[in-house]
Amino acid sequence: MHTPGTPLTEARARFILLWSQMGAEWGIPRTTAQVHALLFIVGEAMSADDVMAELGVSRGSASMTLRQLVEWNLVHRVHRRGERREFFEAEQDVWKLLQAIVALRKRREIDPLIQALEACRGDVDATPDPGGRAAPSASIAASIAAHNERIEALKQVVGLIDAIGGHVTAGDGETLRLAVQLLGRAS
Amino acid sequence: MHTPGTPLTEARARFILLWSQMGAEWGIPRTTAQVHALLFIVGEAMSADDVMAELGVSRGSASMTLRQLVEWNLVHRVHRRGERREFFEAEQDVWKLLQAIVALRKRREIDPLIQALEACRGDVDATPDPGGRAAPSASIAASIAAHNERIEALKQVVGLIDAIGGHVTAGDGETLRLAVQLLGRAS
DNA sequence: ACGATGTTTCAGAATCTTCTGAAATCAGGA
DNA sequence: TCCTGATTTCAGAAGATTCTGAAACATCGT
Repeated sequence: MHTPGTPLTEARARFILLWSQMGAEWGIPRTTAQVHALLFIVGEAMSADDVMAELGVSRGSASMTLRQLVEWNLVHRVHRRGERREFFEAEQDVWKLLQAIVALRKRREIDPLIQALEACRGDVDATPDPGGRAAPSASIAASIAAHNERIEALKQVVGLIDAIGGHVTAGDGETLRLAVQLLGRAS
Repeated sequence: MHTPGTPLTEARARFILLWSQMGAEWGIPRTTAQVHALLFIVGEAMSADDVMAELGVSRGSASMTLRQLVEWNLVHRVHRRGERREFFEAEQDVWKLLQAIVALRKRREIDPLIQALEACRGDVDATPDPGGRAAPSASIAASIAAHNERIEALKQVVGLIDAIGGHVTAGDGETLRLAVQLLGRAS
């Protein structure tokens, strides 16, 4: 028989569970998502020990996870006067939250992807033809051209996503909402 | 000494590797991403056996993976007359590709998330107070209100993402590119 | 300098995900 | 109907990721 807790506690638990499930779909470790959810929904600064106790995770996990969340700008370190240990507080402005996430993924995934796509082109001049026989086959050249076009097209799409990410990162919430309205009108 | 292969083959291999790495970051199984990359970059229909041979994966993997890619609309089944076995061909229009991916994630992650966030609200009326003592504490009510505001704010952000996804899914490539220009101007 | 308190690290354990391969299933063709 | 070749399924193996816990490391106050 596990204690039901207050309605608020239960609502928090539901949210933490939901957020960790979402995180899983996004490749974010369960504990990381749980810790962020907890800090966000509680809304006030907690110590590492509080987090450990609340979620039942190990000290190591809590430490690693908090460090990462701080690194990602989703959580801020807070010092309390008269307290020696550190406290952690989740960013409460959901627009900043979105921006932090978008900026992170753009920087870590999109930008390098565009870079790497360059290296996936096939070089038409570097024909193999080890025998030295002429006519390196027009069809091979055509294949390489088609290949490069595909890479190019992909790069454009990724570039577009990058641009959207850039705008999200740049503006504030109000601007973004407005932009979406425009987007709707353009369709 | 492994054979170097033609420049085209090598460029393809680079792309397949890149795409599978990207997939990993997005929570897509390595094999799935590899198969899609292969079909996309080769540009023509292949049989399951071709895929197996080309990537060195098991029959089971190839089957499961192709089924999934077809389900996601990233790959189409192709029947050739006089051939009994099926062939598979990747969608070559990169805009359709983007739309398929966005539609998938919107349907499977964003929409349910919005739904689930509703259930994370705390009900102010359902105060615990098992002793029946009056004054269910104004501070508890305030906490619940704050909780609900946080949930609400999150819902708005997720709703915005949903809206963007909806527009991407709806329009064509040209429209989208235009919209991003507008977005840039609005910032 | 030392002890007390709080934090980080990391090797191995636990867990979860993905892949394999062979057997079951299915779909024509004779 | 039976045979043949293609496809699907799924239990267990292989592999990758994440978590734990205890030891090492800081930092501060005395």
